[in-house]
Amino acid sequence: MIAQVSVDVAAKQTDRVFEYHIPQELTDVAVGSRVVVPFGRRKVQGFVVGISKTTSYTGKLKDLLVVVDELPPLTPELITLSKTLADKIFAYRITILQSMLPRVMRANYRKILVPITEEAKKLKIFKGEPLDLNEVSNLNTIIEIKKLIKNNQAKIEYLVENKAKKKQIAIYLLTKTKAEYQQILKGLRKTAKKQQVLLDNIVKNYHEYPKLGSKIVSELDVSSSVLRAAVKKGWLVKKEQEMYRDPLKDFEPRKKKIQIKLNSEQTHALNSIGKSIQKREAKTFLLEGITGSGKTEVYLHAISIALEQKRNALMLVPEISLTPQMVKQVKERFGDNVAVLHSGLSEGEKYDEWRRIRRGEAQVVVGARSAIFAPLKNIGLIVIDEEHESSYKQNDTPRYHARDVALLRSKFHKCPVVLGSATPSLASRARAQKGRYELLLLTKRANQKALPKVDLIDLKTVEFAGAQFDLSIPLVDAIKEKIAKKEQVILLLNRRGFASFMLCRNCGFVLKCPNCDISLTLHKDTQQMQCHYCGHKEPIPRRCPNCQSEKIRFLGTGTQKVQEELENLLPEAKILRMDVDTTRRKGSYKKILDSFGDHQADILLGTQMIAKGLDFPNVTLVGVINADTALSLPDFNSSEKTFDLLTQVSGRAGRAEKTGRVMIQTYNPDNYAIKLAQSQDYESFYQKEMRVRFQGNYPPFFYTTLITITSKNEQSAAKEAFVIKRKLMRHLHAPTIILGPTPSSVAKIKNQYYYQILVKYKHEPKLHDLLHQIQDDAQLAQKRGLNIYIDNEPERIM
DNA sequence: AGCACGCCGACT
DNA sequence: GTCGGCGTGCTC
Repeated sequence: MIAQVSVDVAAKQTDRVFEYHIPQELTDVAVGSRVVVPFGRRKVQGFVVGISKTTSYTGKLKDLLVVVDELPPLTPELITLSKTLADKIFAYRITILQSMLPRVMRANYRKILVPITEEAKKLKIFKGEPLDLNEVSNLNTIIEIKKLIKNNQAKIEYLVENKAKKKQIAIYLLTKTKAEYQQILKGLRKTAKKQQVLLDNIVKNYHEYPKLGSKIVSELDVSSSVLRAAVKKGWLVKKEQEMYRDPLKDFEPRKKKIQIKLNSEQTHALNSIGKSIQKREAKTFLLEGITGSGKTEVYLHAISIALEQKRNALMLVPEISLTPQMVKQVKERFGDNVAVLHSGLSEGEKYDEWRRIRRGEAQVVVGARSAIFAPLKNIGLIVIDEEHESSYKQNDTPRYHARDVALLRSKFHKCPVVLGSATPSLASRARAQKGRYELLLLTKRANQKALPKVDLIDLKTVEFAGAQFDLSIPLVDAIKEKIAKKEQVILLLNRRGFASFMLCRNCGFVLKCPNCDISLTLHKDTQQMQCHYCGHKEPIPRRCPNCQSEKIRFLGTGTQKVQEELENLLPEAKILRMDVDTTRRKGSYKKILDSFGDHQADILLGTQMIAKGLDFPNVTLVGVINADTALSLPDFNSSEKTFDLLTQVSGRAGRAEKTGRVMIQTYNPDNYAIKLAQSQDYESFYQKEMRVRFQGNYPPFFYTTLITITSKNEQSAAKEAFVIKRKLMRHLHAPTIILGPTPSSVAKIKNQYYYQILVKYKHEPKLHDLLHQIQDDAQLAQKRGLNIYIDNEPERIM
């Protein structure tokens, strides 16, 4: 038998199958197996994407070397999906196969030098072990190695290693009868106090064994050496048992059957989805419901229906660690049947959760973007919550959109997809309008609460509190009032750091990152100027680096500065700041939210990570410090992003009995995105924005593809971009629009210059092949230091 | 992507 | 005559 293998070499020339003979002893290999194969002189990991009896290859086939896992990690469905998706998004198939699995399953490659002769084994460089060639840099050693190889005294070996470690726990089993242990206890030396404790416990609690090693150690206060001694003497037997790391052990699943009654709208939505599950339809629903209308409750009921049908359910949420509350709800409803996958877990935890899914031990999977590849079988329902979120699109290769993958999987499993949002993406909403998706509306707030009152504060005319121009008097007064009433406040500012740039008032110099075309941000906590693109850091200047003048100012505002201002203006208030800088450590996110939930602070000040999904009943005021930051971006969807963000963050106010209030500070109070966010009028926004998109020839009226060309040399990037543009122009015709090439809005990042071309088209059958050609050429261009990226339906085109 | 092969100039 | 620089081509 012959295996078709996709090898772990991400390059255009190797982006195809290589065939291998399956040796007799590896008959357990199947489509989806992870294997190690000889590839040229090396060994590489690969995935079996097909098995056949014959081959058209005329050369001699090599044998598969190893089948890595007992159970093939990928299902045939996912293998097929990898091919479809690779073609669609211009990625290598192997890149997609790799991203379907937890990172720890990626191979580790090593090259070692193994001594052959006895004489060589004694050499200093080996120290009794093979030499790791990746760690050799010394010139003399390299010369010595070459000599050894030439004289046949040593050889190079290629290793493929598995990084994944299964967590093992030790269990201790008894070997004797109770009476025998009593005998041993009697004969024990008087000084062996701890052994006595252990034996005592065995005799008294005989039935409690076998027992966890860690439990024995903690309960009896003995050290592990006592256990080791006991094993040595034959009293106990140690057994290693594989254990799953449980990321949710902190949650106590109540598993109470809290059947929340659905209102008529919810019931109608649920019935439609339920019918579709039962009829096994690959149908897409757009569940559009205002904040607080109980979308989650509909999801959970729908998942129950899928489970009743003995089918499984997949639910995506935007970067799950952001919504621990959501995970908790699902976990409470479905208990141990739930597996979670998101970036907040350690690599090991992710691997364990993934294995539970693969083995069929979880019926419900909740996760962020990459969870769309969960190896779940027999899917009866896919839910994508907050479907408009841009985080569902991966920003680097493979540039897939989880929504597109969901639609592919739904076709395979013949199950419905539910896209839920208060502010659907224009693309999805337009499809619903056309009838390609079924629109389900939830217009009533489930708790019958009125929507919060939203005020716009015009920063052009308002007076500011304090010396800085960040916090207006009305906003500060409102905060004071809420704090006096022991209520809580959430403040949103979409910029971290203290001041976003340094300006010299003498010569106009702005301090920029040496590697990127962006100004450096002042960070007060670390006392450094930082680049938010590449992480470059340098000391805060005292004089202008250009003209040595001392008249330098730090302008623009960030979360750190606003925190300082708040501390000055409201010395009695306790403030928690939440941004990338304060949440870098694992678990710090949850810690901040928990302490805010316990009312250990009055104000939660943060970047957009606080806008989503948080549910704090005591929050009655939400303040947006500057609504214009996103609007000023030169992107076709910046209005949509602004509207979404403002609507989302407004929804954080007044979640329980207390009525909420929202205050939005802006320099553009007449902008339609901001005005319509104030009235929380999605429908009008949709109509208005569709007209804008129509006039600008933007999605959803046009499809878009973005080609980005980068190089360390600005001229060669620009030149290559023009070559590509000419190529496109030769083959594509109106109404297709080719924009650019233009330098990106941040023209240089990490010393790479960025040029881009945007193709907008309605129907362009040649484009797909043309882009694949461009991708082929990119392989050659790479040798000249050029990188070319193709992004199908980009989320950002700056 | 690696790795080898092969061609060419530079050095023992 | 041998070493090592880089361009070219292949990997079942």
